[in-house]
Amino acid sequence: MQYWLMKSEPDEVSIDDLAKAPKQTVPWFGVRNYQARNYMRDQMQVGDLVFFYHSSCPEPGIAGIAKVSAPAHTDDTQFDVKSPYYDKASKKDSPRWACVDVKFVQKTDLMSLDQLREHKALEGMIVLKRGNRLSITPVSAPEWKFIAKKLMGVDLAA
DNA sequence: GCCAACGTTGGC
DNA sequence: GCCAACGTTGGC
Repeated sequence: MQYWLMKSEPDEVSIDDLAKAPKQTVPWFGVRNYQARNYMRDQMQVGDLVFFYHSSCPEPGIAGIAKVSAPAHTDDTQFDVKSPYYDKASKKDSPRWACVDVKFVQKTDLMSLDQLREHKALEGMIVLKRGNRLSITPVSAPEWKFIAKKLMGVDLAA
């Protein structure tokens, strides 16, 4: 069981879109970076928990929680000529790109990038590192617990 | 829309 | 296998 942070552009798939999706589940299509693909293909397991992060938007930050609901499988968009994720170099008999399925768990108050940066406990987070562009990054158990506690709200903890 | 950072491509 | 050029990411 591991923890992850997955970036999505809310214009494409937001936490609300995930909540409204059939079975509240979407395939995490469109990853075209080998390291991120390898995380999905080699390390992610069903049941792993995910911070759903909104990127490239007015308020970047963690917007909710999801979980991995299916192991890595072929990303169909690589063969779709009309998709922005089409990859003409990918062969049907040896697909280059894979993705897991992700299922909605809950929406949370946004924990913004600025807020994430405020906490010493989170300074090691990969997503906060200068120049980081990886769309999928592992989250340590202490980081997960720290953030989850904030997201669940001070009121509930009191 | 800018641009720093960094991954990928392709010529050699 | 080096590395310059190019393309993409993503915060601002």
